[in-house]
Amino acid sequence: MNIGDVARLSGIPAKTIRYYEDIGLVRPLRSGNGYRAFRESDLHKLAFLGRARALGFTIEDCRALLALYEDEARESAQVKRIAEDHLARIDEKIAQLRSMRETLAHLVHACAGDARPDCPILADLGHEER
Amino acid sequence: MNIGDVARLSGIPAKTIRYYEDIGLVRPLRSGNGYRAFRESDLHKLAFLGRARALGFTIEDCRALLALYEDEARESAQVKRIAEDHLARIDEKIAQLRSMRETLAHLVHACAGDARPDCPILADLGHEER
DNA sequence: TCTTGACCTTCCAGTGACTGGAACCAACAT
DNA sequence: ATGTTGGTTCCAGTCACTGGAAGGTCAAGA
Repeated sequence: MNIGDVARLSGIPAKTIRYYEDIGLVRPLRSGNGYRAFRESDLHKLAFLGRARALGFTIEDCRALLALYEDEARESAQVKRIAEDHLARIDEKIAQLRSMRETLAHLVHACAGDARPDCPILADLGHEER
Repeated sequence: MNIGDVARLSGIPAKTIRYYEDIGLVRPLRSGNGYRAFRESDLHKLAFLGRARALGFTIEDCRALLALYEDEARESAQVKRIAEDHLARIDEKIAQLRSMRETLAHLVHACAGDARPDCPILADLGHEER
């Protein structure tokens, strides 16, 4: 399979697949013409990567997960720890965004949004006592 | 005021303040010795930027907000639109993170996290029908 | 046979918003 | 005189791609 085929099948852009090869996440063979020659196993790996990335795992997490995936002697505890850490990071981010969202929503609600210059959003950012 | 003073007062790292000057967000004067000389107004701007960044506005949003802040003839509608767009982006991100969180939480919950190799997290990523 | 177009290759640069570090100059206390 | 702390510039790295240039390969049609 050429890169275009795996790109279509895995949903990962060809450019990204080349990048994944660059950083050693996949190691496709090469045909005589210099084209990358992907095996089924490469496609499978890329699909794995696509799903892991969709869950927000970092590339380094993906590398670790892929290694565990291929390690018969893994302990599920290793996998779980990676996932739990990631879950914690996600929760942190959500909390942060929610706090931003709340403040921002209040400000937006308080702003008339008309042709006059008075604006509680700017007043807050400028920290003038309203 | 030297950069260290404004850094302390605004809570923004000196490195970041230099970066903000680089991209034209602040324009401090210069003393004879080559040191940046910050006025009260520069400090005020930096504090504004710090709060806007804390709300997650992009640097370009900050630039626009700062310009509006200093524009007597602004219309609050201009400010509100920027804030509303940003709010929408935040909501999108939260939704995305929540969806990740949900999937991930299920997988983590299903994983024994012991010494055995069987792992529903990897099974899901590998897309084997469990 | 020639050409067109789709596909592939490598390499370089840019994204956003900083951050780290090297190498050096200035100010001040001891 | 020396040491510490602060300032300066400039270059490179982060993360995970993404865009684009310049060129090689292949199959189909005129």
